[in-house]
Amino acid sequence: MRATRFFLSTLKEAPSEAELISHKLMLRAGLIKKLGSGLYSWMPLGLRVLRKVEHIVREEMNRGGAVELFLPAVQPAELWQESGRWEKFGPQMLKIKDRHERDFCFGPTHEEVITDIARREIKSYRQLPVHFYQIQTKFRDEIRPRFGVMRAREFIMKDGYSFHTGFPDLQREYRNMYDTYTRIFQRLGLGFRAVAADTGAIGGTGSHEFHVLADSGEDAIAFCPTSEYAANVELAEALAPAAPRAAPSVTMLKVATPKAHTIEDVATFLRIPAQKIVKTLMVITNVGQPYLLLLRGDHMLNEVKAAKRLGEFRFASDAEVKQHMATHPGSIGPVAANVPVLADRTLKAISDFTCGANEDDHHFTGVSFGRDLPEPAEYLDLRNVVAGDPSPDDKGVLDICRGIEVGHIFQLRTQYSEAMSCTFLDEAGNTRPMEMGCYGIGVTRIVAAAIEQNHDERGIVWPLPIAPFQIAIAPVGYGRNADVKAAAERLYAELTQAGFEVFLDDRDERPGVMFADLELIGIPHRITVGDRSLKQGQIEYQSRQDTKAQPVALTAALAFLKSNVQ
RNA sequence: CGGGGUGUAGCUCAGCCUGGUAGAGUACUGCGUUCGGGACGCAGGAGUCGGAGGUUCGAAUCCUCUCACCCCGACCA
Repeated sequence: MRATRFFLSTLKEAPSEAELISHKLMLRAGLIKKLGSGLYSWMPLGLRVLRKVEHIVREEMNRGGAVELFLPAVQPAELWQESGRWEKFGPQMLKIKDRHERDFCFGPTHEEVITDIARREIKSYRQLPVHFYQIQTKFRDEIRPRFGVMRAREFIMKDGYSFHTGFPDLQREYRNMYDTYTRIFQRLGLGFRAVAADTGAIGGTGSHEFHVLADSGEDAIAFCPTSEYAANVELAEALAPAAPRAAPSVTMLKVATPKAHTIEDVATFLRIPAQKIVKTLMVITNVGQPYLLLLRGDHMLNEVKAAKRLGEFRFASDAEVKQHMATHPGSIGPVAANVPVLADRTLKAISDFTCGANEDDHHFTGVSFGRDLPEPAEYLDLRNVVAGDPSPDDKGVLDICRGIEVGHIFQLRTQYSEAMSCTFLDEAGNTRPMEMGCYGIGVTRIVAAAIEQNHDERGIVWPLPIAPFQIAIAPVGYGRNADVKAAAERLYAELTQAGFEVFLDDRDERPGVMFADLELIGIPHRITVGDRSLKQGQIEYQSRQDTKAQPVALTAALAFLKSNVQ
């Protein structure tokens, strides 16, 4: 491709809306243009990357035995009403009406449509198993789209759905997809980790997420450096404390803590560590039942874990806290509370703690369960694990890193097939619901994640498998030096002929401009053709990761690139 | 949903407080000089100052409404 025939739209300065480095670089390199909140146009350069990602995903899915199809983006409401998700999916689903006032949605996912196909098309165990997948545009009306295509409303996803006669075969396919995904992310050239995951709103049992590791990732991953254990923090179990509780050693006292309303305030004011404070959160379930949740001061509530016990819940408003506890949220505590109390099980091992006194600007110190207040109704795992916690597999100590979720595989079991009567006849002639698996990859998100993981101060550093071009040729003096032009053209023809994807910068720009652009857009290999080295029969080669160029004989250039570009 | 902020040229922003007829850098066009890390000079094109209404002789600037976008929060005990 020639620069003069292509379309580059690089920017020196990033638009002010971009915060995340990958978002800035995607805008500066001209990969994408924003159309509206969470809506992006893919420019020619970005599209080349996107297509490469799609290609790798497609090849490996096919290799794994899945078959591609293509489903409508717009889906009738009836299917979603049948599965019960028309209401349940909530405001994330973009609902639309046609001219006859009939309800549709722009598909946020495709379980309903694929299950409908399966139940119409598959009648016999002889047709199973089958795994359908597609690469499709989805729309999810995010509360707050951000980070460019990382969390956009419209995005491209590879979604696959498998159908089986029984659970063992679903498990086989699940492992097959685990391996397929591993191959996909390896081929994409990304640093990633597969982690055990919560199944979230889509439902089902077994589930793994695939994360591209990056400090800016939105998800926290708990992993054990000395074992295989890795899980999303949402799921990672905080083990019950091993040590028994020490006997109370001090008596309970009410102390004034003026204006100290956070754990940090109280810890600073009373000069005690946050571990000696118990924080009290008030939540309301969706049936209106209030609960107090107790956590050690330095721990964070894990809402996924809490929801397993409470069902859907929300935090109480200040007014509700006042109504039940007679004080504001910053001073509530479990002593003499008339609301049911659930405690994180870390508190089983704590005595002599500090907590809110249910009186404005006061806390109790020296509090112990069993003496100053009853034991909580239940001790549960309610908190996020933190670095240093024992690994749930008991083979070491957890550490925390951050990741960008780019893939997710689920065992859906029969949740959808039962709701939508997706059945088949087994060998004995019995009607049985199909076992289902579901497998997703965020194709557009992968592009952003790849940049997040591979960039430097000059721009993007594409992994070769997804680079928009493999080799850039930068002729210095293209328009005024016939030898340079001829050599660059010859090289361009030769390398293209050899099967490389070559970008010839024939814009006749000054070298600084060319180098800056080529580095910003991240082409992995660069050849500079200039008068100086050409006189000695040489060109210069520099990889995107090198700090300086090396001379290569013009006659040896093709062979050199053949052995270096891989 | 709550809080904060921003809308002025393709991009980055100044001007607004204190009302007086639209600016800079960059990008773009032309000419010339330059030519191995985002060149320089001269000339030029480009903005309904997000939109509507109001106050005023006069509004980018003040007031009201509205739209869009961005950031933070939704873990506060």
